[in-house]
Amino acid sequence: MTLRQPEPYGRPDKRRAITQAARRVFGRDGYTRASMDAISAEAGVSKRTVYNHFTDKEQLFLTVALEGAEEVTAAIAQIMDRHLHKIVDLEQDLIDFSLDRVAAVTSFPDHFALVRAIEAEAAHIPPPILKAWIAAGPQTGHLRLAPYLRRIADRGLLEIDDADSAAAHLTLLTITDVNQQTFYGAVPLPQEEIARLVTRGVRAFLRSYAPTTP
Amino acid sequence: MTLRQPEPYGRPDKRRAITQAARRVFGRDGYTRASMDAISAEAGVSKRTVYNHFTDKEQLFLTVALEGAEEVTAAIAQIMDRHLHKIVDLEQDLIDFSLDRVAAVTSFPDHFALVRAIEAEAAHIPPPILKAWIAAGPQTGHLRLAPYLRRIADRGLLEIDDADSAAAHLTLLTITDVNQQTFYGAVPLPQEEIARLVTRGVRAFLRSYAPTTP
DNA sequence: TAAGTACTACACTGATTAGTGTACCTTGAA
DNA sequence: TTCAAGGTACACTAATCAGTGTAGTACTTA
Repeated sequence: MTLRQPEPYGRPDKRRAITQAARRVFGRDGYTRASMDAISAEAGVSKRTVYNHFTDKEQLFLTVALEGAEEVTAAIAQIMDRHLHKIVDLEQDLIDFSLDRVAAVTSFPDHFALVRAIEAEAAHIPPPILKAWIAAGPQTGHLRLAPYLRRIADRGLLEIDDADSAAAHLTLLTITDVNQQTFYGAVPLPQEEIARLVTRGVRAFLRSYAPTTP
Repeated sequence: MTLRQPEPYGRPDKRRAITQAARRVFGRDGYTRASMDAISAEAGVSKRTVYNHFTDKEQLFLTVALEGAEEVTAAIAQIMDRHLHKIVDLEQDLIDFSLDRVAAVTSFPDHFALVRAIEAEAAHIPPPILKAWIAAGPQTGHLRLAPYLRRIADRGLLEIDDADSAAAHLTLLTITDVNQQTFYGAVPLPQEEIARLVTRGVRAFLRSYAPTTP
């Protein structure tokens, strides 16, 4: 099994229609429940065309997962830049950043439904593929956040020993908390409750990483 | 669909064999992949007997999930009592507590594999049932931890405003961090790495909730 | 016009699976 | 001994689904 179909094949619009549909259906139904018939129907494409573009159900799933991860990573990178480039009020900026980051989950519902599916399938996914997925998605999140925190710390607004840990902790205290409670958006949570969780998470983070002003 | 089979039916040893086997098979294969034939075979029981005890695949799954959650909750309660009743060295005690709590995940591999399955199915599980699951499992974890932290704070070893938040944060910074990286134990992580994650999580928690000693 | 590429419609295979029906066996209590 | 509850073995239905094969169509390029 290869990670990606290397040579381009077929009409790009068809390929796109297939991956879009696959994302929706995989997300809605999960890997096993999702049927190739449903995907081809949703894509408005013959089932044969699906199999001409992708050798396998498995390969289609992984392609969609990795491409989606890249899209989301790009979106999150933008959010980081928007909120963490110029810091005005650190607490408020971190809260706004985290709220936007949480909102990204709901604005890519298909992808994050798919993330749930991957986590469920973790034990059935070959380790190298799983590694590729982690590298493309979750990990890059931390890796990109860390330098921002480092820079903020260099300006004396935070006291950070290990920027990677700090990035992980900020993520855990905000996004992960919300994601756990909403099952990645599957269970709705009122916006004010989300804001409450994020705010208390950011405050805890700041208490932990604020510079000791003597 | 009812939450539990109310009236007892059949020989308890058979019922037990079925739920044990179901836990293993659901955990190993996930809900959809797991077949009732496989479960009955694993239980050493006729398939008909399975259907005499449980009306449905779905009902069997939910029964197993809820019963497992209760077992794990009981085990975690013991761990809390062991480590958080008498505090000697707060940091060390919290680290030991968290490591034991992480170890509980690996010592109930079938159940936590099943937890992954539930999280994947979250969108397909009727909300009241999902609520029952959350109440039986994850939530009780926080609810039970909070009073311990409250008591420690009352002794002046922590400065806690909202004990529930503090419990959530401690959990996030330790167990959740490890669980995310290991996919609930599906991907192995060396013990020393686990210890590193937990230690840095506890330290961050303490920096955040340590009393300000003027 | 000829050839090649991509897509479609559709039938089909082979395998798996949830759930049922039934006839028969085992065991313990009355 | 009799009876009834619970278990077993096994055959069976109806449905679903991954993946293939094929004959034909549309569009592009030489």
